Amino acid sequence: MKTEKLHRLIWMSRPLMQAAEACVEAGLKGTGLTVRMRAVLEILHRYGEQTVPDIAARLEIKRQYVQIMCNETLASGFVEQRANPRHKRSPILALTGRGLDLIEKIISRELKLMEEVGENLSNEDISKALDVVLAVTDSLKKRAGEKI
Amino acid sequence: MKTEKLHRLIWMSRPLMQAAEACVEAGLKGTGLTVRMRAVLEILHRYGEQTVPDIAARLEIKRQYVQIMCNETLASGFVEQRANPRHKRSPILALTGRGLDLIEKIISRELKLMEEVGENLSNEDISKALDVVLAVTDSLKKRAGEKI
DNA sequence: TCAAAATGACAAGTATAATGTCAAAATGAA
DNA sequence: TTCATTTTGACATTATACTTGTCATTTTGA
Repeated sequence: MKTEKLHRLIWMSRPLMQAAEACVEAGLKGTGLTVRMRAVLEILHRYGEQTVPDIAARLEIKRQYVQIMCNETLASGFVEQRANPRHKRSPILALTGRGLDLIEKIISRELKLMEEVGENLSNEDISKALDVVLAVTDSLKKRAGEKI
Repeated sequence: MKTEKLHRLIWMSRPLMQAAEACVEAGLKGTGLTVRMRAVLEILHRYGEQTVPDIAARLEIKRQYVQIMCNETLASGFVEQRANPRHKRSPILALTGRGLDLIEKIISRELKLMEEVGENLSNEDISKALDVVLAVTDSLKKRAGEKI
């Protein structure tokens, strides 16, 4: 029974993710941003200006794809290149004024959504759920790594 | 703070899903099955023999793609077609003996993994976590639907 | 100094779908 | 029974979100 619930919890990750992504996508309508452009803006907002390989490391996806995401984002004008004193070939990406305004608006809208979603849930329950999910993810990661 | 934890919980869905899928994939090595073929076998095992459109409805993905999945699975010999008295054009798919053996072996292996992963977690915690995740998913689904 | 690593750019491939269309078959209402 | 509608399999196209591989340049670090 414990096992069965754990199984259900784990496989709820897909519908949960899909629902969350649908919400993000819905919140992007009219902004001119795509989901992946938003991801770039969010990283720059949360962790500060940085290079493409830095962003790739944060997102844990290959730099070649992040390069594409970042090039698109650059083209949008919400992000700009700045000279990188540490590496001539790898400019630093930074939010422009418009980019900062936009991502802050988007994030605050998303946080408001979080508040609404959490309305009927206690802090304690959310906290416990997060702990469980973290532990399960960690455990699965280890076991997948072993087997492959 | 509650909001922030909820945010983290929601976005753990991606790494959780990826870790779970990696485990499933690792467990399929040497069986000749792909992840999507396994999905077909699992549905047939859990809900019994049924047609392609039925499977598509269960998986909540378009029948055209499920058709491809099923055709692959048919080619593998783990599933076979049976005449459908209710619809001449739409045969019923059923597990073959080999298919049944294989999916049962895979499921039992995966359940054992569930037990290991749940070792250090209480029934109650898992139960609560599942409730929270179900509630959050439901809430997000509603809100995404409204906005789009 | 020089081999190794990092980076941007580009090409190709893979997995997981959605969408559109067609023809044959099945269904259901008049 | 008929006939419009729906269902189904098959096939084609497109999209998204990646990975992998390669190349030339640049940077680094021993």
